[in-house]
Amino acid sequence: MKFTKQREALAKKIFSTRSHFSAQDIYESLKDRVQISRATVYRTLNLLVENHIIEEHDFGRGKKFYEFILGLESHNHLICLRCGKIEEFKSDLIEKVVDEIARERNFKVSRYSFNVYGYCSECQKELFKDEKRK
Amino acid sequence: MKFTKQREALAKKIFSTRSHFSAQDIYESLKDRVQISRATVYRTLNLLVENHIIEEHDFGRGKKFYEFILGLESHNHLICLRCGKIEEFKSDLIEKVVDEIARERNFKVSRYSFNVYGYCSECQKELFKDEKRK
DNA sequence: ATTTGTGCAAAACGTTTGCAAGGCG
DNA sequence: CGCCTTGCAAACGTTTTGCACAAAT
Repeated sequence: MKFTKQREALAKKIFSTRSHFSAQDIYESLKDRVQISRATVYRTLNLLVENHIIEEHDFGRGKKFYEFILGLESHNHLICLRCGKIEEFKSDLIEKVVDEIARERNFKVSRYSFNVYGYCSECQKELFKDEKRK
Repeated sequence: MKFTKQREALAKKIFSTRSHFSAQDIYESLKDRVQISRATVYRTLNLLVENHIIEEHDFGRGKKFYEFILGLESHNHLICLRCGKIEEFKSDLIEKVVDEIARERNFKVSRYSFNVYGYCSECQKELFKDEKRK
């Protein structure tokens, strides 16, 4: 495993980003500072996913989102359908549900995703305003 | 909203299919019996999703899966990473977790998806065999 | 007659890949 | 030096779209 400038730049970026990002986000934010191609971004992200350094999510928006997870607690997501904001939340109950269903069905769990889609508090206000305007 | 042979065929197919299917699955199963194009399949599936007759899922396999939901209870999914089988399960606890987090965060929930990825009981056996072969 | 839906082909989109060239160990 | 990584461009698979034609109301 070689340590290239591309990998260095990508790693720095990812370690310093707390939020969720797409391959394109990473490419955009690096391309002016380092010589890097989309192909390298995709390849490196896949490597990081395989090594459980980042996690891949599908929020139903036609592209993958990634999130740094190394050493962090697992959590679930609230996705706003209007502004796209992603909030996180934890729930011990969810873990229990997963364990229980795994036992019941004799299913060996690798991972799970729990995504709640709807409208964040700010966007609810905006939607209400829109409603009045009509 | 017009009632065409294409829509009739597609509706019949969907009403009689209990499992999860992709746009391609539908197209394949209809194309020899009715004159229909991929474009129409996609357009019609999107219409049905908008009208809450079917539900769209992303199981992280690079394409969308659909499922008939009209009048059916909502449920969650176990997805086998080896054979692709999709099992369903219900959980009242999940509903409670969703309600609770929605209240806490003042989030207006439209829908949620809870997917558990791993290996079904049959595939666990196969994996065990593979292991011994090595 | 007036919509609305359809088929076709092309385009869009995110992602992967083959290959030759470059750079790390 | 050898092998791994890179960039480029092409290929990929799925889904969307523009447009002219067809069909339902």
